Amino acid sequence: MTSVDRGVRERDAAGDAGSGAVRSTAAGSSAASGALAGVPDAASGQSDLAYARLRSAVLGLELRPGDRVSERGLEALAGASRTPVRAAMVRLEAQGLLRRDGRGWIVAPLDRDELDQAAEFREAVEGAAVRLAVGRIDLDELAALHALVDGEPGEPDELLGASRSFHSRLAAAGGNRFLADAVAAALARLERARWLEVRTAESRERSAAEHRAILAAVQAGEADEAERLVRAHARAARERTAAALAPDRTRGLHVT
Amino acid sequence: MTSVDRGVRERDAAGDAGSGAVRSTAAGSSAASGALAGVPDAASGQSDLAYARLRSAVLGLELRPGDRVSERGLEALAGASRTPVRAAMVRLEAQGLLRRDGRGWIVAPLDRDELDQAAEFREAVEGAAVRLAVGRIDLDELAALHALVDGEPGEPDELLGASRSFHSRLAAAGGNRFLADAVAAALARLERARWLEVRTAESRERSAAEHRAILAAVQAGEADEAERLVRAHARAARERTAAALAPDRTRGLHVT
DNA sequence: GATACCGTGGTGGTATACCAACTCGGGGGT
DNA sequence: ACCCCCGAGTTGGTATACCACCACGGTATC
Repeated sequence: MTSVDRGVRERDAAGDAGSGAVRSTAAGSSAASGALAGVPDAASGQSDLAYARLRSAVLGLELRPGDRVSERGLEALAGASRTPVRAAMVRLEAQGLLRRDGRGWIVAPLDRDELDQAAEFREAVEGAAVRLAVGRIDLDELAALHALVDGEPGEPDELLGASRSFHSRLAAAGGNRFLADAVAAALARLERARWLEVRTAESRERSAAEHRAILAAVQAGEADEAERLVRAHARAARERTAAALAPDRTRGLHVT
Repeated sequence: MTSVDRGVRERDAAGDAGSGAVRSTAAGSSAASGALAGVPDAASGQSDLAYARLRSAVLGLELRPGDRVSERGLEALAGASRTPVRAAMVRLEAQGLLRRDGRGWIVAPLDRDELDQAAEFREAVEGAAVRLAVGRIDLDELAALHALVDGEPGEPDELLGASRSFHSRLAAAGGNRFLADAVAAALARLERARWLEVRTAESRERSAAEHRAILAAVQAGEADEAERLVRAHARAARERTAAALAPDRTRGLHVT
């Protein structure tokens, strides 16, 4: 089961020594976090730092689905000691990115059935959110979304980020933060599987075209059409991703 | 503000003494906790016990919305020391029942706008979940739901529990655990406000009638009708609750 | 050679010690 | 009379010590 011990990265200030030490507390995410937009955030204390690093490691497949992880083994990766690491793990567990396995922890496995359910969930909540966004969205936000969909780049990871931003911001424009959070949570659940997707220029263009169509419908104030397009997009994205989860294309990743 | 210090209950084994000591691990709660009966209990470790007790205290308005709470002050109420209390608080924060206030903690305030959004969210996810339940639900579950709606009792707290069970189980019958969890989460968010609702026999009967109508539509396989009824029920429930949040009826509770 | 046993190392669970930052109130200054 | 300042107490944040439990591996026994 490839027990992950990852002594890889070392603690930032290894010496650090006794408890008190310097420890800057910091003002909080500050500039950096705002700039990163969709990304988890930089965060302030050791606890948020650990959370951000671990979340990033899980979503980026650096910690592979199904891997066993231990609190002490993650101290190095998280750059913090057990207490904040543990707090971060509890938060990640609530998001479904980590899971308890008996008394221990594992990185949440990729499970086809669960991914299907997450996609179904996404369809429902994003459809509802976008329906609300129609008529509520303001011109500034419309312009920002246009910039996102028109300028979608070619790099796979940039595409992932841009796509995530588009969907998150569009959902947030609905004005209901529960729906917006649910959309973000669903996207996070689906994100790891998308890394496996072979992103051909064709599928990239298809996705971008769907984004543009959705935005056009929102701008035109056509609620029914916008919701229909969003739901169709969610289903299409799931199908594209599902193909990448075919047994021979999982790149050595364990998929249930 | 009414800073909650609650020295009220004392830790189970006050003396306890040094670290090692006896401390039976396992059973945790042991005799003493079991004796407390009514208390949430049930859980295994100190951490789950603390979580259950604190969650119950928040949902039951024992800890009032807006109250400032401290980790050390909650040790007594939770029956555990800071570490498990803290873990429980992190979980409750993820559920929106606790909130950070500067460096400290407060019980999530009741906010009309937020309750409206939660109700809107509930409408979307429960509608979707029930739509899925139509055709998927099996006879045993149908029978169980019938037992719940037909026998709904008069006691306000029992009614609350029965209603919660009905909606949760119906949503779960849809087979999508994300939707089911979302419904449960939304209900939890709305639950505290329902305590303020003056539950007249009339509104009680109206709610029960709506439940029966929903179940009938589900049983009849009418997906559109079932979803429509569920959404209408969610809106109606929100309106009934909202009336109870009128400034003169909040029973001294702080509502934003 | 197979099997039962026991020690050892590692796991999460918990309690606690210590720290920096904050709050708030009293005392001394103007 | 007012205001400022400073100190005691409290808060969350963090690191760490210790526990019981468990999985694993070597060894001794049959």
